[in-house]
Amino acid sequence: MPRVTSADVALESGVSRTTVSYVLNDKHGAMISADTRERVLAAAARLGYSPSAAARTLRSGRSDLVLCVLPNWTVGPVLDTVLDELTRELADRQLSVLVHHGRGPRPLAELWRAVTPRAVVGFTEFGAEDADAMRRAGIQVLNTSLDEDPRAVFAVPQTRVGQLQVRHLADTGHVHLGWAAPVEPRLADFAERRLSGVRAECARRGLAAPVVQDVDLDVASATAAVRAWRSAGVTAVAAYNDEVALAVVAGVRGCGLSVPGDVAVIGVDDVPAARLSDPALTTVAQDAGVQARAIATAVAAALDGAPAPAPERAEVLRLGVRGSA
Amino acid sequence: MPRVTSADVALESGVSRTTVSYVLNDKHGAMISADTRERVLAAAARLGYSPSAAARTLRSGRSDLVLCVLPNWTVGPVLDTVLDELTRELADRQLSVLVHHGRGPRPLAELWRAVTPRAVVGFTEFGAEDADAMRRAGIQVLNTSLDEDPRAVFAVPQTRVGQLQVRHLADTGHVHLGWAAPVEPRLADFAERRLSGVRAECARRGLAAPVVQDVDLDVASATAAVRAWRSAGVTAVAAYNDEVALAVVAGVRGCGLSVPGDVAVIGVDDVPAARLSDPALTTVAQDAGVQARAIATAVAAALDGAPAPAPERAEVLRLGVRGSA
DNA sequence: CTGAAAGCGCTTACAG
DNA sequence: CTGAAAGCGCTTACAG
Repeated sequence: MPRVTSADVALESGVSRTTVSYVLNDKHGAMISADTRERVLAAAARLGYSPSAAARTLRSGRSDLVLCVLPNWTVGPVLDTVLDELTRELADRQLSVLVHHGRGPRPLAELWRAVTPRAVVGFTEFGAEDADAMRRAGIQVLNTSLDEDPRAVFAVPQTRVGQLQVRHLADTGHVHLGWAAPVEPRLADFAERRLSGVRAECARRGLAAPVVQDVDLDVASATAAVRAWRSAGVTAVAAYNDEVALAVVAGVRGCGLSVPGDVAVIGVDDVPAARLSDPALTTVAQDAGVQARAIATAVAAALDGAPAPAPERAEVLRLGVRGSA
Repeated sequence: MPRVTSADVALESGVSRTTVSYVLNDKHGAMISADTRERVLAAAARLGYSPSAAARTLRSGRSDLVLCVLPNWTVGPVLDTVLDELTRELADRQLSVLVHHGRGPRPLAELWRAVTPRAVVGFTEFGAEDADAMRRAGIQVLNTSLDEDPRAVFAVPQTRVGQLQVRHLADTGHVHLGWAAPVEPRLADFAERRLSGVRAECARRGLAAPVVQDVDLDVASATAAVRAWRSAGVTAVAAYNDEVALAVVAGVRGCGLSVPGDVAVIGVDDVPAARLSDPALTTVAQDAGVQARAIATAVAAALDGAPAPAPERAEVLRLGVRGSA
């Protein structure tokens, strides 16, 4: 079945394509007779006409799309919420958000060329050549960064996450700290930042360097790690995130010990399960709403040609003290 | 800065736009002299040329995009994995997957018109008019459904999820069952199916109808629900999903009772936290990999004009028996 | 108030 | 082996 074009609508309603375009885009509204307008609208509906965005984009040189490029690992609840919020925020500005999962085998270039977005928001680092090529094509390129980076429009200070964990643990009297690393290699970038924050804060406070153990998401792995920490004199563990923290809690139990008496545990993210574990997990929460609004504001500013307002970066993080530490 | 076009490349390398197109698309490869080819490639690189997909799509009438439309609530780990896998699977066929979160305020029509995808995969029901309009525009429309639906390319049998939960609970001797409903209204569609499966299986086995309680993701709410179940004589609870199940476990603890001795609990999804809770959660796992491959196959088949092969639908579900029931 | 015409950037028969 | 030309569907000055 052939595509219905504006020419078909023009023919059907007995006017020119110009008039069809004017009516359908509400342009020069008053200058089209009500009668003509009716006729065009009716014809369009009858024919089931829908304009080709490819043609429209080609003509006008811009689309209404914002492309979010995600890292190649599973999103997780925080980023998930950020994307939902962002979609809502940008919809107010007539912009549609599209998300690409993982950079996969296909080069990023093919993707942004294929959608010609107004802006690309990177939740993962992409190459300088990619960024340059996009800018050359008139696309706004925004970066969300893992940490304080002057070029980033928004940064969750990952080192600060680690710092906050240590602060709480130290304030509650612990001096021998452990750090629970995730096994998934794709998390390495994040893990590194958080760990370096933990290290730095330990050093600043004159504590011993944290004892790092890999912790897989099962009881056996966690139990082994806890045994190792115990024999190193560790009394409190900061975990990469809540899931890992939950594993550590299970490991402590697996050793016949208890949280926080024998080993205190602190996570990151404040996932729903954190509230529900026994004991409830003390954790560093990230405010997804604040992140989403900051990014939305930055995107809007970039599109308006205005400089991005620097958001208060620290505000995103909040320590939630519960039973585990 | 003006866009670099193929005409610029042609000028720079002293050939026609035709030749540029042939070289860049590896068309008629052998028929272009190696020398010319070099020159064009060099010029393109020097100028930083990247073809306009809008023009290309307009010309050829097709893009390489597959659009996935998600429901307007947070994705969750299973769908998340499905999307990652799908992206990988379809990349092999030169297709890029784009995801739209939530249907939001902007009409779906604007979105698919703006990207002119080859196929749209709906993980949420969309209106018949939308579907028709897309088909008219030559887009393959695929539906993932909540349950057995002959028009859907893939269905996770949600009623079967409930059935499996009841089967296990009944087999382990329980006759008075409870069902833990999620509070989030946007989950209603899913919840309804799962509950109806639970109801049906209870009826089939001659058990009393399940006692339904709303359970929010906090201890207080869950504790109240558990109290209500206890006074109704319930000894086992099937939960909407693992998160709700974890809440129920916390609620049982909140009542000073124990799992599974006083109340058995079974969830759905097999999230990582399920393995780590105390006791570990018995749950109905959904195999995201199987789902992703089935959908990828269906998309590929639709694009080839072949009828979608009906996947074995039951295979996706697997009962994982652990400590909680 | 409405129409004829140009042009966005690309690809692909069709000629050489 | 390479080029001139048409056309994908749309919008928008520019004429009437």
